[in-house]
Amino acid sequence: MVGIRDHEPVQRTLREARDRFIALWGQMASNWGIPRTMAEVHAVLFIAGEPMNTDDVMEGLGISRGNASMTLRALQEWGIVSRVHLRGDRKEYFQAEQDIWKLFRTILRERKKREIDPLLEALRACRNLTSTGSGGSGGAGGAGSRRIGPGRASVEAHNARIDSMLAFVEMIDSISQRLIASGKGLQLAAKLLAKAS
Amino acid sequence: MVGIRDHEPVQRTLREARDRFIALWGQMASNWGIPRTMAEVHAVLFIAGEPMNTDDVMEGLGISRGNASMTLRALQEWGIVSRVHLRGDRKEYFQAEQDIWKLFRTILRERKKREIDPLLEALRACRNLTSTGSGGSGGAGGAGSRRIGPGRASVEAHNARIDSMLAFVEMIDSISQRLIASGKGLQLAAKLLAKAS
DNA sequence: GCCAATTTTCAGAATATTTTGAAATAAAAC
DNA sequence: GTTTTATTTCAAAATATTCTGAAAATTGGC
Repeated sequence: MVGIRDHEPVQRTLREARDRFIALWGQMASNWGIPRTMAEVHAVLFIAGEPMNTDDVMEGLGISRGNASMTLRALQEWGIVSRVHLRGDRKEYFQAEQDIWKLFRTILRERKKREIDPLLEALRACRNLTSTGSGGSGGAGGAGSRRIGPGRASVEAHNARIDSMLAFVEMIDSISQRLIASGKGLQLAAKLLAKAS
Repeated sequence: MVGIRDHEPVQRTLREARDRFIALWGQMASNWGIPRTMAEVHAVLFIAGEPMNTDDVMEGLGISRGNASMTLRALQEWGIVSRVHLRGDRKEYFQAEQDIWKLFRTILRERKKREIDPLLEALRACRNLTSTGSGGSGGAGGAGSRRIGPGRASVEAHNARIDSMLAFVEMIDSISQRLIASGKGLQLAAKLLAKAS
């Protein structure tokens, strides 16, 4: 876009740096359960800094049109890439959020919604199967079950384990909520953690 | 182990709760880039609460001996499962860490070592390719490069993007370090975040 | 309405990951 | 040492995931 000649050493180095960044980002994402190509498309858009169309993305990464289309849609659903219309061009353009902190919060919000919330619900349901101490159903009925079976102790040990897991996930959930809400939540957290030896 | 008869309703419910927990844990792990079976084996050991041998794990999950062996080794390498020898038994037994916070810190330490640290190093190397402002190589040599090419502005915009990414990863790294070090770091963080509106 | 440009969809192909099982190795018993 | 039991290894098979490409659908211009 900006420069035509790419024998300029600066341009070649820039291209090399971009490619390295894209590869890095894709690698890291796939470590964390995000499809490599999805992260690479995001990286291309992020590092370009300006809107790109589907063909730019396709040739930038050497992927098919179908793949580019599906991946761009997924990125939009995640809320980290947005559509732009450029005047006088019929194609659609896409641009990535440039503010890393905003990006982080968006991803966190999405993962909480898709993963943490359902997990919490399921864990609570699981806990209710063997209710003791807290609320829940369990079996037949009223106060004091039929007989204290041989497994009574093991049920209580089991419940203690599930409860500690629940407490852990609830804490993660609560921290996520705060980070999602507060603009500079992470920086704040780091500062606070630093003070508290 | 504890109870022989499993027509006891309590025992059936307990089994059901265990199975649900195992499935949940496996599902969640695979969302976060950890092989499902690895998490399931960990879950079996965690929820059992007592040491189990390879055959117990195999039949508990319906996996092959080879798979159980490899997965148990991987869990040991992660440091979240340990080997025990039981008196009068020739088989090896395995047990999972029961303290969730300890478990969390162990996993965090390992992921930092395997993923964050290499990422940081690579990002810094990438940044050095296009050095401006900070240190680094770049090209030929002395002060003031040959000519200010057409891409000068785009290089600086690129550097700004990489720098913000670097700052972000450095913050994640620093927070991880603190959480790994401090016993109750997460609870602390949550409390602090709660106070700071 | 039509036409051309662009985007989406999805069955099948390509790729990557995980699992098996049996042979090889190791460890304990004697 | 031999025998028996337990564990590890790894090539091949099974499974799961991701990608392609061309047909179908959509969109914008007129």
